[in-house]
Amino acid sequence: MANSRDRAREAAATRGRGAGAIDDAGDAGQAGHAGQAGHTARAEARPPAAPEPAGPQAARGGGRPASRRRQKSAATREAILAAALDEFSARGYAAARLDDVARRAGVAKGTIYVHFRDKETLFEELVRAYLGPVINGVATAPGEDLSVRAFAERVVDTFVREVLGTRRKDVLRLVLTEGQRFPQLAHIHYREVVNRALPFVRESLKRAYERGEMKSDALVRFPQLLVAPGLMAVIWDALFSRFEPLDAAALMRAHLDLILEGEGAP
Amino acid sequence: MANSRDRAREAAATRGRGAGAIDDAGDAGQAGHAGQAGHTARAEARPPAAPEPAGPQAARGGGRPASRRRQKSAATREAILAAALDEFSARGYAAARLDDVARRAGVAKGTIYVHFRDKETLFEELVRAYLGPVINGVATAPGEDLSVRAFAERVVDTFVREVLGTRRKDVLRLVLTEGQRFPQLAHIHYREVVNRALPFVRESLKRAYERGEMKSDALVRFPQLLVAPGLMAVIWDALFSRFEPLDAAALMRAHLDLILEGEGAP
DNA sequence: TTACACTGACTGACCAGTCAGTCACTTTGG
DNA sequence: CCAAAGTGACTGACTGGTCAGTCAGTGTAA
Repeated sequence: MANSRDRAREAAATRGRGAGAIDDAGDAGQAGHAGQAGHTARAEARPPAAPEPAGPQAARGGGRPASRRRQKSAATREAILAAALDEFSARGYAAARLDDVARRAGVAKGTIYVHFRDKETLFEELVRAYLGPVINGVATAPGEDLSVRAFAERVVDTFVREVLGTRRKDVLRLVLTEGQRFPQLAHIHYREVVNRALPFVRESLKRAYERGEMKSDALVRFPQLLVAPGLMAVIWDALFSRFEPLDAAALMRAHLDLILEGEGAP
Repeated sequence: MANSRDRAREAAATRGRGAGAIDDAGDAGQAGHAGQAGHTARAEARPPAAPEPAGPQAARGGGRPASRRRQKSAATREAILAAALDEFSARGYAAARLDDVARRAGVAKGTIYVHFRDKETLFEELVRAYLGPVINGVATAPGEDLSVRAFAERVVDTFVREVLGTRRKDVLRLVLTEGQRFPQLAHIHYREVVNRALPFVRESLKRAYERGEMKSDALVRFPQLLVAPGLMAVIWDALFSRFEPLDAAALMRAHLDLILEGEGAP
């Protein structure tokens, strides 16, 4: 948002908040490649890594019949989200044009508004769709009372595999770079990701600290320190990889090395 | 840049590159509060922390006479840069309006174009003006063969004091969040900041490592790890300080604590 | 007088969002 | 089983507000 065209609508848009977003009518299942070519281009079936944007409340209201029409509609929604990720990542939110998103998704511009209230909602739904699944994974992780080393390795490995190794890193980067201008988005991300992951990490490390496994309580006070290099890597990649590529996985291993020097063995 | 209005000009703009930017005609001395109120508002004399945007090649061509007119012109340039920092920080590059920058600086919009070729150049000059000085400080730092602890503390303290403690943190944040869309800017920042600071840190730490002061060579291979939490703090502040303020200085101290556990004493 | 910083109304491109219309599919009821 | 009626996803030309950049004109220091 933030050009005044958007500002103008903001008051109106605010009314629609509070309860979940208006337009996740679709249950947005497994993408499924259901749609055959319509009468336009249609989404070039992006080959690598299906988005798996399983909506937060899938199958709401008791699961509608999933007719061919509904399947195709869900596929269209997926295509738009994937295209939006491409465009937003490449140009940034403000400079991305919905005309381009539509073209890339193989639909007409109006179709975007069938599935999403406006540009900002599209952005929010994009973040939810891609980052939602991981979140549920994080808080559910068992990992009761592993050694510091084992625990830290697990957290870092998960981060490397599930975020840095997928398109989610692009979504994360969008959150980091655009979040300031979308208080709504920053709030969601804080509530759903940060405020679930950090306390979890903090508690686990606290127990380890009390078991005497660590000399410093730094990680207990600032669990952020565990992933900080990961966030830096996401940004480095966008800014400097042309000049000096950064092996994020190696970076994270070195980081673990550094902060676990001598602490509890695997 | 990056909406097609800008893209359209891009080809033309490219011609102007290569040699230093066209419009740093001013030597942009010490800001000096020279300008008294003109016939409009005039820059509300922002009180805290004068920008000190001493241009890279100050006094080019042998120092022009610094008449009253030139002083006022330089002050106007400063005011525009300061206003641009405010607006870009608050709204992001794309959504910031030059009308607002002009109003905040107390000048007419046209005046901006007297001092800067276009919006993008204004942004680049802004970064140069604020981040340039530190850079020269970094590479000149003596610090030959301190202990790891002393050295790391010095680097981190400098970062906390000179960046996190000033408006430069806002400029740094702009680089981190907008850099991807400004290859030019990312390149400058890599060349002038990253590629000067990192090798310096790396070399110093390498010597310390060879002296046997550190168990792990992680910091030698990835000197980025030293400041990664600082970058995270800059972003955290913009996104989450409302929900959970982060004491960046304490974070950095904890970080040092963590990575220097037991290594060479001060 | 000259030169130059500065002014601000104006232009043209641009793009989010709209809406009347189309058409493929689904449902109904014969 | 098959039309006819109904539904809603989809289309794309169009509108209106926005804003970067321009330029003829003004005032003042040199």
